[in-house]
Amino acid sequence: MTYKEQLTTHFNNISEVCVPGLSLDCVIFGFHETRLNVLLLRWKGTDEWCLPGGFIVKDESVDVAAGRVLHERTGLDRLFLQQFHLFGDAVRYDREDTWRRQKMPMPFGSAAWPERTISVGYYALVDQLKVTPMADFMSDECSWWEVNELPSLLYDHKHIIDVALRTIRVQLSWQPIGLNLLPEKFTIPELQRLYEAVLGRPLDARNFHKKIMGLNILIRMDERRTGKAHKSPYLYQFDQERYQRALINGDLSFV
Amino acid sequence: MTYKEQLTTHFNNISEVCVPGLSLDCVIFGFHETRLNVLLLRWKGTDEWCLPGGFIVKDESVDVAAGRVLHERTGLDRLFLQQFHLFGDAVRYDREDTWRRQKMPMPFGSAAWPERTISVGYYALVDQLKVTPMADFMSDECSWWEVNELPSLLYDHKHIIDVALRTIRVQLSWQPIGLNLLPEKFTIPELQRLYEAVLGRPLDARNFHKKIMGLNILIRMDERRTGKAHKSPYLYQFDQERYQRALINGDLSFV
DNA sequence: ACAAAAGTGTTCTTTCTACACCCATGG
DNA sequence: CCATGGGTGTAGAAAGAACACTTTTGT
Repeated sequence: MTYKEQLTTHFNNISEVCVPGLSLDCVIFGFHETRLNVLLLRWKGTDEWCLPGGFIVKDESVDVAAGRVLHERTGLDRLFLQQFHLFGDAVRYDREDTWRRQKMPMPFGSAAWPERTISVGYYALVDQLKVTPMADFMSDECSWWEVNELPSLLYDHKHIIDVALRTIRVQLSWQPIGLNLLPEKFTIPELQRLYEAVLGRPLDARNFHKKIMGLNILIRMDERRTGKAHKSPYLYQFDQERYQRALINGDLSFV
Repeated sequence: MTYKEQLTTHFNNISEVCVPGLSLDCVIFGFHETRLNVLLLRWKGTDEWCLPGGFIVKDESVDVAAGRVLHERTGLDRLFLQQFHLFGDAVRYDREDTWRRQKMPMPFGSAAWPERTISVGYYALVDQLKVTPMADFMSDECSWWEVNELPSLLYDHKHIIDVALRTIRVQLSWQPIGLNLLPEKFTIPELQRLYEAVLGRPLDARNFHKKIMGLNILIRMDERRTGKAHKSPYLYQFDQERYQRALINGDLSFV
């Protein structure tokens, strides 16, 4: 079976078993060193990138579909995953241009499939080191890109990433969602670098320390992170139980 | 043409010209005296109520479709209208039960129309006095209901209203969206009552005055509101221009 | 021993909260 | 003239912002 036949079979199948005209796109944020990254796929045989996405099976919850897409690309389960916007403009992007850049575009031929596609955006926050990015059969490569240095993107995916970024910046001020982007054990300076990456501005170390500890959801371990030059920082863990309690009480604001 | 035939024709038409399987529901908030209200329709021949909703024409932007629905029910244009959530659970409500209560449910017969419907929620904030609620041919009545005293609702519309309410409560803390719920000229106590209705708790008059005036987006008129007993309060107007500027700068938080 | 990051407190400023009295109006 | 809601300021508490030096570690 040639690649083109494979693609056609795949989309015929989607047309049949999925909700027509509705797709979902996942903006998967990862964090490494001081950089906030997004997971992207390179469209087969091109230098064009796009967000991991998928379709919703006819009797499947949209949230479940998003979890499925995420699992397929990252191998991770039970991720922090949140719907953030429906992209429903009549003309979301220049279709001719996108098809040209894709070389082999998605072959939706079915009459049941509408001309235009509406898309739900989800964002996920993951610990980048736990992820082995996996390309699908429509892409040659799956990798992390710094949010400030994105490659050429297909569709309206640049716009979708912008909206997702704006969303997590606001969210970060209300709840410490950033904790999902770090490994189980982390240091305060690592957490601070994460906040700085998401918010896009430097923070004062002393004030940061006070505020984040004031939330009462971090526990200091006896261990320290060694191996690097300089003073070794303490490791902390996230207190899931207290976090849940604080979420309900609503006292997790961080500005 | 009997009502049943009319209904069938209508839904045949929708199946043909609209995006299949996707609907939209509008939570239209109005404010009057001290009460925050929602506009509801009474399903023809029943005592069951539901949100005004509609479908998206195949080449229509979802935002435009929401504006259209809103215009049809309220006669208003250029409303404050915002998408807030996609309701995409595989089972959103007990269908058998809803059909029974509806007596004559929406007759989607077409093969192109999926079994389950996904719905986008929009909320609108309107000046209740500018609105003449209009029922459509599927409903006997269109009227305002206090958010704390809702009647029996069809589908998952109670849940949709709850999510909308939670959303505007959060939004209100970040931008003075409440101004859309009042007439052009209003008094500070009226505005305070609106905030109290949305937030669901009393506010201190002096602190409220300070904070709201601190935003620098209200202009005091020379007129006062007379006609009622007691001291006549000043009228204020909303400074659109400064509001736009403040929105961009992000200094409109109100907690 | 040196360079570089970690850790830690205090002061000042701003914002938030609580609280009470006189005034104007229509009835 | 009375009842009722409108209008206004201040003091104390809490939270936010600015700021510098010592400690630790690997090289």
